[in-house]
Amino acid sequence: MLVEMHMTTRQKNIKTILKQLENDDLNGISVDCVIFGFDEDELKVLLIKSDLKNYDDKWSLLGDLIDSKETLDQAAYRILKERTGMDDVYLEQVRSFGEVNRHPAARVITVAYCSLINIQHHQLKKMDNELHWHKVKHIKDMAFDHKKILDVCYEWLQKRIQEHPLGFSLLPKKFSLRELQNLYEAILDVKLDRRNFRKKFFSMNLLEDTGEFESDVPHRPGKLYKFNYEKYKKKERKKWFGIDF
Amino acid sequence: MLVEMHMTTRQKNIKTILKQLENDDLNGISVDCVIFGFDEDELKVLLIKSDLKNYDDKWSLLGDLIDSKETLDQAAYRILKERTGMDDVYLEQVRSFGEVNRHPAARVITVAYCSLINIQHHQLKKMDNELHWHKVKHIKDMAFDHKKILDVCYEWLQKRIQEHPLGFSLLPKKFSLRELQNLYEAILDVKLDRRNFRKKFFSMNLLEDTGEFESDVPHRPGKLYKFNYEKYKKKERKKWFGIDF
DNA sequence: CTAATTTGTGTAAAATTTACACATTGTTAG
DNA sequence: CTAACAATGTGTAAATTTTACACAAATTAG
Repeated sequence: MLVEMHMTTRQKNIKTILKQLENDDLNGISVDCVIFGFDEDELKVLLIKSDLKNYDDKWSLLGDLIDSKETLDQAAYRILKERTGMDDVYLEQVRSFGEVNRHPAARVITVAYCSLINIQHHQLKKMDNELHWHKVKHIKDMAFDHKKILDVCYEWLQKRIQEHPLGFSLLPKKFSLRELQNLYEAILDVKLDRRNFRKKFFSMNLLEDTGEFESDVPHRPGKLYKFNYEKYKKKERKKWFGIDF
Repeated sequence: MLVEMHMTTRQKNIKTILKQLENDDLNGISVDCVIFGFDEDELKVLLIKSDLKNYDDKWSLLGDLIDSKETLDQAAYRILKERTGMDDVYLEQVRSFGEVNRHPAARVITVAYCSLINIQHHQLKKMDNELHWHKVKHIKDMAFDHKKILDVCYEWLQKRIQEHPLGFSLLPKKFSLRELQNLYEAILDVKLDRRNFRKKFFSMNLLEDTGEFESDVPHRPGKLYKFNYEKYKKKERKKWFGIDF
């Protein structure tokens, strides 16, 4: 337990470490980011080509070992910024994965983060032509245990998007209700009634009419809205949701 | 990123480690268990007296550094079994905490687990008279960042208990509906209507009438029920819950 | 036997969710 | 210019779920 650890001297720590080094089973800690985007009415995830031999032709999440001087959140942020160039992104920890042999090179425990970015606003770094957006639905397997991590994060997203206003991070600032509905339908893999969907969102009173309209659509253009985060923050959330399982 | 790590040789790993050792900022990984119990109609948590000087008189969660050969879940289980003597307990990872200075002795990242046990069925190990059950409501501060961890786990529990059948792990196998309602009221800190509460649970069709009754109550005894996990597992869960935030 | 306490039960009103169709706006093709 | 096309925008009735609420029955304590 932690308490025991305090009682130990730094000596003992070093001894332990050296022993672990001999056994080549030192624990490392990494952060892996599941970066979701939404494009062509499909949920996509940003992956990098794994260059580890055993995992030839497989794709990985974007990750890195964490630095001793940064928090988990900071590590996730750093990875995201290094790769996408974006700061000011939605980012949240999902859970940690610690199977003993999940990583072939060493014992590495990883903390998975979920990030949502707007693919349009986003410029992949030119040098990183190993980076690609993949349709989540089509991904079969990945390097390491990354498919498992992706699955967990995707399920997390499906649940989370129904209870918190995350979805907007995947869309342009101004969006039509059709785009919003497509987003929900794609992520949740359901068909929704258009009228009821609108009614629901309007009744929340969190969408702001921009007065603008879609352009370049081959049909009647829809109104563009933006999400009012201020109102959302001020809104008093009801404490009691109700038992249901 | 992980990928870079594969490219590095074991040499480089060792070098990095040794450098970290010099700087005394090696990352350690621990698991901390928030062990909840329910007694006297109150939610309680099992804590241990911290014996680190700086944290005199403060209480800690039960935790330990993880071993190189065990998964996170296994580590949590080990801690729980060592301390409470119970296996076969509800246990779930909540999230990880990685503030740089959260631990005074070293950089330690911890993975928090939430556990629910039935206080009656549970025998604290005799030697551990440093262990005590505390009313969650009354806890003001704790050692390290453990109050923060507790808060996160408590909120997690409040949400989780409404959507999954966890609560039963805190109760005896056979319980009255009054006990169940008290549990929900205590954890969620709300008052619930008795009739509607019953209606709700009966309509789920997951409570089994044992035919037995409470005893030793100074009033009309209530029926005892047990929760049918088999039925729950078989039950098809509705996919769509509905947008609400 | 009486008072006190808690269990067990149903119904009506309110709120929410669901199902569903047609006129409007703008584009494209001829 | 017009007709065909495609998507937007809107309301209402039915079904379901949630809420509010009161009294008789069982048991213990005195």
